[in-house]
Amino acid sequence: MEAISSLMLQEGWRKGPWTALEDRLLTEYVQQHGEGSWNSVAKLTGLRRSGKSCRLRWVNYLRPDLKRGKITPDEETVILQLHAMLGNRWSAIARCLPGRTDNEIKNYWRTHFKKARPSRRARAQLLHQYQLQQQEQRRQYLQSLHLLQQQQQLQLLQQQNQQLLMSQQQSPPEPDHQAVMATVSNDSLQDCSPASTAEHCTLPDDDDALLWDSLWRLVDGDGSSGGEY
DNA sequence: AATAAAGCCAACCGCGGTTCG
DNA sequence: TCGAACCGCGGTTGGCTTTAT
Repeated sequence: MEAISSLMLQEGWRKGPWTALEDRLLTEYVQQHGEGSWNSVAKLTGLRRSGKSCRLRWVNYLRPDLKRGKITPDEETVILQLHAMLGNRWSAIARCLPGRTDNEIKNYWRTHFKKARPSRRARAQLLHQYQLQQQEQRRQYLQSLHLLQQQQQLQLLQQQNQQLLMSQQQSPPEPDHQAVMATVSNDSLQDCSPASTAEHCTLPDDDDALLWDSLWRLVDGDGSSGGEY
């Protein structure tokens, strides 16, 4: 029974901008009962708003200790410093700025300091640029790996040839020079060609967040990206 | 003057932590 | 101990206002 009436209430919740009457009802409720028990606001005042909505309205708009007006340069400095230390912990930042809400600070940060998301076209260009750079880095890495392997195999061959010569001086020669050469198979090198490996190294399309995070670091060139998107 | 783009902010949503019966 | 209710937080959205073309 309780569940049913609760469900009916939920279906009747009002959403969207608050009216002056709703503000007044909520303010009166808080004056009488104090903050908290937000879910009982609807029951006691007849306000058709969820507890969550009531709390948000009170905290962000109706609270008497709220400071109205623009963020001052001093406050901006505090926001910047605290954000550098705390990251996106808006409520923690807001506690250090009396009269300002987490929502207000969050909005201020996003409009003033957050990197603007580039257009679709610009993003595509950046992505292409990023992929080309990744490909080139892999190519250079594999090339150096290839050279290293060749040097090692050359050394091995030289050692084996020396051993062979020494043993030939001591005993009759055996026809396994070719067998030694065969141990140096090109197969072991084939997979290292840049063209073939580039395919295996392509980035997963769905790992967008990670990709963009890397991309911003690349574009910024400082690695200090917040990676917020 | 019209309209598209950007700025701004209030409000909503989803999730995780805490409290309580 | 467990599950439901409550609360708070950060991220996102929608719509109004302002600015640029």
